[in-house]
Amino acid sequence: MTDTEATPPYLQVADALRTRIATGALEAGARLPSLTELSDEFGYSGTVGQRAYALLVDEGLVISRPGAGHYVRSQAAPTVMFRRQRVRAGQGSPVAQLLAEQGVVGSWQHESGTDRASEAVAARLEIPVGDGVMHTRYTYLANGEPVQIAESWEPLDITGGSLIVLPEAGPYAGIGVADRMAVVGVDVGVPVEQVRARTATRAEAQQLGCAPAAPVMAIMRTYYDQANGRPVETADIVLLGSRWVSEYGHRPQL
Amino acid sequence: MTDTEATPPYLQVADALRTRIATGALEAGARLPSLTELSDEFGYSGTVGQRAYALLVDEGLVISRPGAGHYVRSQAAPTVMFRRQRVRAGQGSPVAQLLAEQGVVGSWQHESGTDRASEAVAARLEIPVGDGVMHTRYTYLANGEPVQIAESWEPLDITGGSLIVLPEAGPYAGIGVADRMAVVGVDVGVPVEQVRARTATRAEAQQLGCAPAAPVMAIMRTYYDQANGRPVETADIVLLGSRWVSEYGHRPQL
DNA sequence: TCGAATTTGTGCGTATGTATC
DNA sequence: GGATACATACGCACAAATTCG
Repeated sequence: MTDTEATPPYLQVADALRTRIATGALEAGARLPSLTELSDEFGYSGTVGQRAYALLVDEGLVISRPGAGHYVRSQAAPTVMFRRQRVRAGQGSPVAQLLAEQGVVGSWQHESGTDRASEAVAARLEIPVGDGVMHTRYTYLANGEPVQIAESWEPLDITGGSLIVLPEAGPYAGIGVADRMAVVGVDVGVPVEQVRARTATRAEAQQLGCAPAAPVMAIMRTYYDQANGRPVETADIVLLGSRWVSEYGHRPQL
Repeated sequence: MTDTEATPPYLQVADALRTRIATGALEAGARLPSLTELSDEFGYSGTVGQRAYALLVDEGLVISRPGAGHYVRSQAAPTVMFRRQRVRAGQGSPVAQLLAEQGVVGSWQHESGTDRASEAVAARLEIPVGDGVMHTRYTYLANGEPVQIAESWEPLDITGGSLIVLPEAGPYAGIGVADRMAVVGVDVGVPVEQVRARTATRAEAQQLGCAPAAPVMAIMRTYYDQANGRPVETADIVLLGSRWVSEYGHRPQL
């Protein structure tokens, strides 16, 4: 018996620091106690505080600067909101609209190119493996900081003969999938989205500038042609969990 | 100058192990190198490998068994799927229906009680602070393992005079919000959900039996009365990120 | 059944490189 | 440029758990 399950000191220290941050006793950017201060306060050696900080750094709550100290990471909370209602036509991409509404300077980078459908993409677009697709990578920035990365695929035989073949070039640049498809007479309606929460991969963490194990929201989105039910675009979207909230559905309109 | 931003050794080691897992070189359940083996292979002390493993454990990729070693966690990820279409009436709670479809033995625990609306709950239900609410906590289990926890609030003045006042007692136990509201003549339609990804709190991790920093999907759900637009139920739902995918929308029906 | 070897978990002291003043 | 404070990494030691002969 006697399985008291004593929590180790380094977890107690980490908890104490975590609550100080959560309660606001330590604001964003504030300097946390140094390791020697921690060891004085809690009575343990420096290693205990060291491990506690390692945990908080991995969780993304704290930033450590060698030689300087540990600092509360600016959470920059969920200021931005990701809605999924139908956007107004002719106002730019949905993300850009959204960012503008929030008073944020939004911009994005992209690169497009034709590619052959991999097994996964072919299954999602319901086309044969190896068929031509238009592949585009996006990186969205808010006030210069990357907040969202996306990768999209469209079957070439839908847009291939049109000016919109390149999603982000020509007269139809940056207007979003729904509007672009409307140009070729395709009504895409509301997409199907599968949402899951996971930790960022190392590559994503580097692109998004977040902690190596920061939680992200991974959305698999597919647009369908309302007329014949065919998939016309599918995308993998990765959002920084700390900065985005995705809203689905809307209140009944009276 | 010289801001080379060298990645710390423990991240390099963690990265190497991560790719070994991702590429399938190490299958699920396989044993990972011991700390002494790691220190031999990479040339760093055991502390480096220790911290690398700590990261992978927090990410949920690895399980550590003291005295035995580190093992690749069986991902078994997308076994369960969380859809959000309208469920069939009279078939039990949506979650129970879903689990049954997947061939999983589902069960749930709950406890209800009246409470006074906190500031946050009052705002979400659009009632005065301190008004009476029915507060229920749920824990859903799949094959005995907890996979989802939820907390819901309903204004008492909607269901107060009815048999359904206790969500999980009496003749209307376990039938889900939509059906229960239908009993008192309220059509709730499709709820509004706000999804975000974050790490589990310590309490949640204990309830869900997951790693202390495991990614979870936190959903804020609110049902509205279709007739007058009033909120009739709001809930905080926490899903284990590794086991649930939430789907929104549906393909066009031809 | 028991004991030895291995392995992880945890904490200590210390050397080293870096940042700050 | 020098002194101080700081984080990082390392080697080591002990405890607890597991495995295996």
